[in-house]
Amino acid sequence: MEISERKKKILSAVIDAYIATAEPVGSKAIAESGVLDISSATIRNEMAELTAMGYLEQPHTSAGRIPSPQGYRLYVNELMERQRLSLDETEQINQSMNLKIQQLDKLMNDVGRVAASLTQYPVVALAAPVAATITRYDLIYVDANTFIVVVMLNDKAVHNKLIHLPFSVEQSMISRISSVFNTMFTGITEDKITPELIDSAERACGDTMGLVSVVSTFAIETLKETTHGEAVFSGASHLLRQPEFRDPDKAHEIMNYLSDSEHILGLPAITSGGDLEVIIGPENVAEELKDSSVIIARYDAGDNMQGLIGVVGPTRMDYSGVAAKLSYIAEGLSRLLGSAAAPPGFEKLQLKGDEPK
Amino acid sequence: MEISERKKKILSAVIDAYIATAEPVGSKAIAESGVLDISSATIRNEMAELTAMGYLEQPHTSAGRIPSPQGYRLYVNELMERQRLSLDETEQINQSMNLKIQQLDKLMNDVGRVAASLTQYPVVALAAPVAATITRYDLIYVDANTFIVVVMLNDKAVHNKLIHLPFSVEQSMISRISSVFNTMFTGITEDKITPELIDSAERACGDTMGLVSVVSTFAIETLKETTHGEAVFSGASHLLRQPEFRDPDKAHEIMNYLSDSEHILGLPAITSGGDLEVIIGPENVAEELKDSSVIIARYDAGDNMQGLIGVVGPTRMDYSGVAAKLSYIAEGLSRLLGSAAAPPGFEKLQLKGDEPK
DNA sequence: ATTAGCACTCAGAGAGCGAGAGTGCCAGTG
DNA sequence: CACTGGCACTCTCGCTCTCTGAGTGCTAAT
Repeated sequence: MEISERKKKILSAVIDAYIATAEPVGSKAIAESGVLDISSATIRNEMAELTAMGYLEQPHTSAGRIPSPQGYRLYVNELMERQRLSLDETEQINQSMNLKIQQLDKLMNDVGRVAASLTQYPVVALAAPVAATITRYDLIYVDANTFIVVVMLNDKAVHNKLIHLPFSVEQSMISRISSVFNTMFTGITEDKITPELIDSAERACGDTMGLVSVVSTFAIETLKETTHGEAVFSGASHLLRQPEFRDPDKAHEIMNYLSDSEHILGLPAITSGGDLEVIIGPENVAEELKDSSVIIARYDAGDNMQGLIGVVGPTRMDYSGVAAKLSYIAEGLSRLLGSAAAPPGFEKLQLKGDEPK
Repeated sequence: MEISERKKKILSAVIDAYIATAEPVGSKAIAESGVLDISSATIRNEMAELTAMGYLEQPHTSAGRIPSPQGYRLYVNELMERQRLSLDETEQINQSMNLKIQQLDKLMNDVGRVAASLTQYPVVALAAPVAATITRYDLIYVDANTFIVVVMLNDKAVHNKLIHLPFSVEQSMISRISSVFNTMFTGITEDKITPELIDSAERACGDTMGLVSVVSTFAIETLKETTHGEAVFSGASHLLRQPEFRDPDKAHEIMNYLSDSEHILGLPAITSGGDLEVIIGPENVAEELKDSSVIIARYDAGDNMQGLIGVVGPTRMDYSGVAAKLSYIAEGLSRLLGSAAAPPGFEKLQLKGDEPK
């Protein structure tokens, strides 16, 4: 059966009301809301049909209706009004982003926190796995037993590590190693750093003390970490405010699930690749999320890298509000990090006269 | 009235039982537990006196007793047996620590996670505020518009930042700035980096483009961050398994409180400085923690710096078990980071022959 | 096609009741 | 005199029962 325009309006009204109150919605409430000028009896009939069609559900005979996953799906795809953020809200987001995002390596953490406090839902954020490579090595000689390795990745993140040796090395050796790494170890992914490569690098710089091995281990670790992506989970406490998670066991289960970064890292696999995606209740593959919805926004992190930021909530979630906020945040991140934009650091350049403090 | 040896034994038994079951403890249960060879009636009398003395409380007339904060205090100070960890447990802790602790800047995060999963309670971890200074600057010239600033702090952490310029600079300028910073900006705390100092540094290197300002801003930011300390909160979900936090509102309140790093950073102020400290329920100054206990262990992070790691739970908490685990973790951290120990990086040195992968 | 009216259903709140755990006290005992 | 057994008393918890009211589905009228 084709779904009439009026049915859509009713479905929409039911969902809006249910999102707001978390209680089953009755025909009378819809009639009185004034969106449609028809009596409650007519609405009752329409609702009965919507139920038969699978868009609504009835917790029990004498209760109102609640939307089914299929109902939410229709709502998200067609009915939901693309909510516009108020000027206040965009301003607030901009501010938090500027304020919080200081260092790139803590970006995920901060983005998660900002998004959680804005949406009032728990948030997972991750940098999607990519084939990371190192574009540049610098070895800084500190003293005879100490040097710092600084590497720059293709995503422009800079990592470093202080290395202490149980023996002393000459500065010339350090710079020899540095140049060898810059020619032999740049632009390759982690799996390309083979023992053979390390061997030949050792021969190339005449290293018999395992220095090459130390540096390459750090390179491998760094690449591995970036390649796997990093996942964070923020704002767990917001979950407890949702009526559907007042059962501590339920809340515990889902929090536990989301705390495990393994699970979050698997998230990209289930997204189709769109900029904004909504996964409703049972559409989730994970058993633990069958009663929850996830809204995922994708952002461009430059150099073909993508990040994901997702909001988790009950199926009765403020889809339109969250979608709007999430899109805005993702856009902001893309602007900040994306390939088209200036690299990080640029926008925080303080020229003379701007008083730091 | 002086508290007799027998009363102490009874109190101890009550607390042990209450910690295990979370239910009020009756005289019969104590009598049957067999720790004392006296009848339940005698125990009843003793318990009545313990109640009068303020060590026990009665939820209502016909229920068993639960320990009062004062009772817990006595228990923690005198009665509690210093639990020893099994070999299995220490092994497990060692493993997780070695496995997880890769990079110093993510240390807090990882330590928190490990401790939370070991104790099965939520954990807060923080690096205590200290007067951080920078001991060394390195500026790496990448291209005409780009350079990397690498700074090493007195706690041996290394931070870096990639800086892009809207104009080009010469390599010689970069190295000039580097040497100026290494002479003028090392060994001083954040508040000593004044506009005047920056001015004179600019004159010293002939910088008219605000480069000095960019670098000093980064220095100030880094120092501020380290000086303030960093706080993390892990394992929130464990809270929900405690019967006393099955009320979602309560759980939400405390999670919220602990999520705010401001609150955690205030924690050191209330500790007296011992290695291990137990703060019981109402002894907490924060209203939100009046029903919870906190066990805090201090560890040496080298260079007069101290870190704190704390476990939060209901007043009915497994004090002895948590204390033992926490002490062990703190000791491990002290060994890893402490002034006496080799600096980080050392223990992960892989000499030739250790196959990376 | 829509609406007003009405009988019917059923979850949830509240009252009432009984069981059981635990207490306090007293009188008896070694 | 310290301890114990016994007993009456108290109070929470869980149970059932009832009642209320929101909401439905159907029917007859417009």
